[in-house]
Amino acid sequence: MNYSENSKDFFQLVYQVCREIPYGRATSYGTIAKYLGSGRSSRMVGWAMNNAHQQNPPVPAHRVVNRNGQLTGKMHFANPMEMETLLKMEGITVEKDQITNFKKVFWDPSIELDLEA
DNA sequence: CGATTGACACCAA
DNA sequence: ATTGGTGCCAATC
Repeated sequence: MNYSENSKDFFQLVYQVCREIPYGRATSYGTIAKYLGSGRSSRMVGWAMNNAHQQNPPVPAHRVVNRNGQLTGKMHFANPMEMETLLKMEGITVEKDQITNFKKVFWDPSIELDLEA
């Protein structure tokens, strides 16, 4: 598929960025929103995630958390506990639904995302 | 078309 | 530091 269809939908853009999140990393809604140029439209990112489950390929929404590194959307997963499990499985420390080493696993698309020049 | 919602973020008290 | 309220943008009812 043409990845150049970035002007398709705001959602698709969010999904793509989420899929680009490397293993063992996580980012926040605001960061993604900002990367997309929306800045404070962090809510839209979460809104987009609502459909993430019906996207194909599926979006690793478990790597997307709020600015606090808190798993706010884990309840939206088929199995809430799966979100924590996935994060822990990737080496991310999760305690009380919050990423303790969020600062370490934090991933910034505008920095580490290589869009193949 | 108008009002409400939403997996957030930021500012003020 | 913690809690509460407001702001943003788009989608859904």
